[in-house]
Amino acid sequence: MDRIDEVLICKALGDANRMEIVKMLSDQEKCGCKLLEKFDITQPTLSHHMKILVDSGLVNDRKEGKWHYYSINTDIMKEFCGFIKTLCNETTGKCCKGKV
Amino acid sequence: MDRIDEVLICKALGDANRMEIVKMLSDQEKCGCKLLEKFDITQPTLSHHMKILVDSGLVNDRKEGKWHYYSINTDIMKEFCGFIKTLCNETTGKCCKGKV
DNA sequence: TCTATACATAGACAAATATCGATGTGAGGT
DNA sequence: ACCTCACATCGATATTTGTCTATGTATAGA
Repeated sequence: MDRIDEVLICKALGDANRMEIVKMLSDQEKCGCKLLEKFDITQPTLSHHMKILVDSGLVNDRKEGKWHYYSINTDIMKEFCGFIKTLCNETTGKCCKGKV
Repeated sequence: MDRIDEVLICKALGDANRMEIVKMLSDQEKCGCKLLEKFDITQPTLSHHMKILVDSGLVNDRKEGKWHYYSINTDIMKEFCGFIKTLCNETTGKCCKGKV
């Protein structure tokens, strides 16, 4: 079953521009050209970053006419969130204030 | 206030060896030489990885005699966990099954 | 059919990174 | 004092990565 690749996801989030993109998408779905406006990078560079984000599974790519609409893949993000939670299990406390 | 650097943390976790180290530490505190046994890398390489993990804030370094005991910094990991949760907020559902 | 827009691909390049061997340091033990 | 063990530091190097320019592709509108 297609489990998430945690390392790939962390690599995807391990770049300041891509992190910012994900933060923007967590607010709302956005098209590529709209994202491009917010960054001081060229279109091919954005395209490169979006490919990495989509390949990691974190981001969905929905095509509509000329535009590509990007959004957070919530299921994957939830799985990743759950994984991070498992990393802070210790005897003196639990992540998420006791609720696992 | 010393907020976490999410990108730095993701970079730290964006390497297969370091991810494995963190998984091992999430189980229990371990010393460097014990960690070294489990990987096919040299001691300087492990030292390099541990520095990155400690610098990110995710891992504590406790010195005792000749040994360095590494462990998860649970507060930082919890903060990071909370941050990831904010990334999967969307209208049709919340991360952590509705409990934030 | 021509043009403009949105995005992808190819190739190049500089910077960052993961790794190594060699060596330094500090703490115990004999 | 010497040796050993655990770990850090210092270059060196090969690979990965972020970025660019140039160009290709697909869609929509005139």
